[in-house]
Amino acid sequence: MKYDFASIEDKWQGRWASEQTFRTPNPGDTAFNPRKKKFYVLDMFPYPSGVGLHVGHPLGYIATDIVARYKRMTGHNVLHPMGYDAFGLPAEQFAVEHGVHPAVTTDKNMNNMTRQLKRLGLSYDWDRAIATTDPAYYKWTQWIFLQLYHSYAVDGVAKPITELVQRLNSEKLHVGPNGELIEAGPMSGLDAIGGVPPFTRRWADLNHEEQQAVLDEHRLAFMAEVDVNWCPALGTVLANEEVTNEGRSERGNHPVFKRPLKQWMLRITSLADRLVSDLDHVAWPEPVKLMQRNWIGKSTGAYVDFAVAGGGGDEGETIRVFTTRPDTLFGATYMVLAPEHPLVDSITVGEQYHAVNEYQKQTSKKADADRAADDKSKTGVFTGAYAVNPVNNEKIPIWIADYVMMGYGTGAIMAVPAHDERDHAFATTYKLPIVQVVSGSADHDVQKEAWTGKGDNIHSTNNEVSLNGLPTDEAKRRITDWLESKGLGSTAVQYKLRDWLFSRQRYWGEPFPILHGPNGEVRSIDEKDLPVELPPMEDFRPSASDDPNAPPQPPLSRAPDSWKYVDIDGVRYTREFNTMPQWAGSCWYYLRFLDPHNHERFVSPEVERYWMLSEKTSGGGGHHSGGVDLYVGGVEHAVLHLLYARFWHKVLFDLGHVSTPEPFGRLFNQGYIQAHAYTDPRGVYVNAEQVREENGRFIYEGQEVRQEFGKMGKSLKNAVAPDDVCTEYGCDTLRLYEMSMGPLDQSKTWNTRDISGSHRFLQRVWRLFVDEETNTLKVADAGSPEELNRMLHKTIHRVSEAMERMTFNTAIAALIEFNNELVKRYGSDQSGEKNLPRDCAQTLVLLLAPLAPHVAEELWQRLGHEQSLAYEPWPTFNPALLVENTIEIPVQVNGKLRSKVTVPADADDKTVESAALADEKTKASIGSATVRKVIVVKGKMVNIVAK
RNA sequence: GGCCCUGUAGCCCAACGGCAGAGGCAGGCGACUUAAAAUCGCUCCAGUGUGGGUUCGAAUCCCACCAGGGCCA
Repeated sequence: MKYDFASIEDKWQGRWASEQTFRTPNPGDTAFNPRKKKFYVLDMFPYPSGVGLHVGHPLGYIATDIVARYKRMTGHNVLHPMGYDAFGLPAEQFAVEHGVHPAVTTDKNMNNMTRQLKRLGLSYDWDRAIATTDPAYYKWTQWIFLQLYHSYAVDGVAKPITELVQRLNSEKLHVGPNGELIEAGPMSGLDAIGGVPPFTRRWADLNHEEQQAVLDEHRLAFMAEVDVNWCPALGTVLANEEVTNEGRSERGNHPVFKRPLKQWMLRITSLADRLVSDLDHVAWPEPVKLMQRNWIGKSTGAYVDFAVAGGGGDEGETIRVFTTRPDTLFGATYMVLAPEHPLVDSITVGEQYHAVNEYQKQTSKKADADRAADDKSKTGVFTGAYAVNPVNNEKIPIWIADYVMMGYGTGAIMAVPAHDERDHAFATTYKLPIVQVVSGSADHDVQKEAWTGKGDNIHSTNNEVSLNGLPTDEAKRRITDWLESKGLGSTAVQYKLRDWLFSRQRYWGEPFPILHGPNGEVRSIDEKDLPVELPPMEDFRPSASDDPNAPPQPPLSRAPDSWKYVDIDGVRYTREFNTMPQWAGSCWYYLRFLDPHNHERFVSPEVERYWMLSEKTSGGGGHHSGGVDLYVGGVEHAVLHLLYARFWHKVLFDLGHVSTPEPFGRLFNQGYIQAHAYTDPRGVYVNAEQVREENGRFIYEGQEVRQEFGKMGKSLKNAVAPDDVCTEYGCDTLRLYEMSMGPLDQSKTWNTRDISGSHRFLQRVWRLFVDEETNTLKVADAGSPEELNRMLHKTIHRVSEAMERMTFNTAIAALIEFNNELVKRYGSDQSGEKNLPRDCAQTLVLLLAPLAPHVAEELWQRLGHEQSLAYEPWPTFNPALLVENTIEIPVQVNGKLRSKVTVPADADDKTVESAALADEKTKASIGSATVRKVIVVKGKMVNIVAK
């Protein structure tokens, strides 16, 4: 019988399913073995696309499956689940375009994808499969939202909001004029004067609405009026990533407008500092950590208050700026406000009013990205007003310019053209003075170009403080201290990270567990009333409009009244009509996998502790913050998904719901599979499958096409479906081929032609074991010769090491090599004799099992085993067999290879040295030169330095 | 413009400061075959993108440049 991969793969996929081979018991289950170590290996949550998988998608899934199978064989309890991130715009858009309800299409897509994944023989515990669209799942997404809603942050740590109420009630805190919290106690002098300072109120003196307003100001989930990307044609707000540089929607190319809308926000900025510092404790690729740090964009600097002197507004007005370079304060020659800055209207003098107004209008049409671009020329308008530089009392003009944005810092800057490139460009355009206050290199002229590096301060002195001669870091400290002592400023930390816009005007997402009262008050749904289910709706489309000023009408606003209105104690509440963004469901799915059928909690604490807590979680330093042991996915999720999930996780951690500070202990980014693509003379992509190569030219339907190269996918028409490869070669071959293409973290090229190499290897293994004529096993119950035994142990060593390092390409090479040796010794035997040594045969099968599990199971069974090999112990090697008795050692003369000598493996340096010096070829190479030094690297080589 | 990753045989890739070659593809020759496919055996092929540096010794570490890919502006 030939290697019949189709029936073998069918048979074993059937057995794994019927015997529940990969069902993973939890702590508390009868089958659970608490003596085993745990290993949680996870793939990034896929979105079930309508077009199905191409061979690029399973690359990471195959890798994690190999790790999962290897870890089972090395005695771990392995958690390896899969599920679907099924809410979101693509599903909804697909549904709209096909006129089918998204629930129907996502269901269909999930079924198809499950079928495709099962066909690859992936050892998921399918009993744990989840979908974010299942009410039993999103019940807990809503529950976590309520945790955020009922929390606030103190010093970057989330706490229940009830604790805030307690502190306010017990008068440890008071409320400031703008709703801010003011610490009571000796420091504030509150008690000393026996009362509350002006503008500061006791909690008890506030009425109910005022109290709620104060709490809402501090909740981690809150509503705020913010500028959003409003796309009337799609009837929804869009994330920045969904808007093109031209200010149009990526889908459909509709115009997008900046518009203030009341939205749900999550206060991710309040945990920003820990989101940066805890990156030190996770084993992630450095580039990903860097991208997160850049995205959060922590910068340390100072606030400085500038008094307004003359202009349209009141005297005594101050403008607060944020600067990372307070050391350059003496060089501030003008000031710039963002055009949206609230003080612009009041300070602008009459004759400038029209110009300022025009400029504000123009700015509102620009995208932030455009405004921030360095290469664009700077524009701005003078307000006619002046400010006073607090360090030297000089009057400096106040301008507005679109390169300053309201969203960052305070929306106002002090401009130091001598030491900031953008200020320099602006100053040059408008002929504003450029004053150098930090010494640059000798030949540097700040009139021509800004000096942004460090240096010693110059021209920086007033009657009370001098920075002259101080290096930059010291100058920063000195001036900030002075500002603080004068009440003119303070040290400050700013983040580029903004709070997370968390609502969407769409149907296909999680409803908020929120009610709105008749007077605008917000009320959360009781936990016992969760989930708030999506109402079934015939017309789920967003309401589109051509009018940019039309109010947003989320689809849920058209839901039946029975869903829209809720009566509680005689009051009629209206449900929140927005839904959550797609990120919500993927923020915590890795926790639900731990305990997917739990109806009482989102995850049982005992189960969570077992799977998430790593041995070294509590050990100081290093890379062990616990969490998922191996998380594999594309680098495209480096920032958003991983940042959002870390934020949710930290809040759950602070509130005591999970036991680790980080969700993902180790992250691995797999590379992409790229493929050749072809364009016709018009530049249109043609179906790559039908392109033929003739004499170095590429022909499609008779005409020559151009070969290009890119990420595999629909748009380049170069996708290859895994189903086709499975049909032709089997999934064991596909798995082997994808893993032998190269290192997992690098991008590589798909080449259908190369698949046959992997397939031939499996055929050779098969023929080594099974006589194709008689269908009998060719294995002998005899030991292997010593030389072969050494190779066997070396192979175990090589494959084991490759498994640990996830360099599966080299594991496969080692197995091919070993198999080639076995074929050479025993394969060509035509007599049908049984002579393949059993230990070699069994070990080869076990080593191959994680990579090509179906053929391995089949051969294991033919070797006489009744049980699946999934939990067989991984082969071990004898280190003594890895070293040879005698070894050949290369001899270098002055670093160049000249000869080789054979010595006993355990020879000491002296022996090796004299053997090398005695060698004829070595002598000839040295010639008449004097030997100065001999370097012996034990077991590796000899280098003779001669002159 | 800044940062990150990658450049090894015709192609995909090994080599963790110590003999440049593990494996695969393609090519060539041969065996088997009426023939072909499949299979088996043998075989050809580079001095590591370029230029410096560190070192007894560099594909490997450092610097600059070039090319390709990515992230951020």
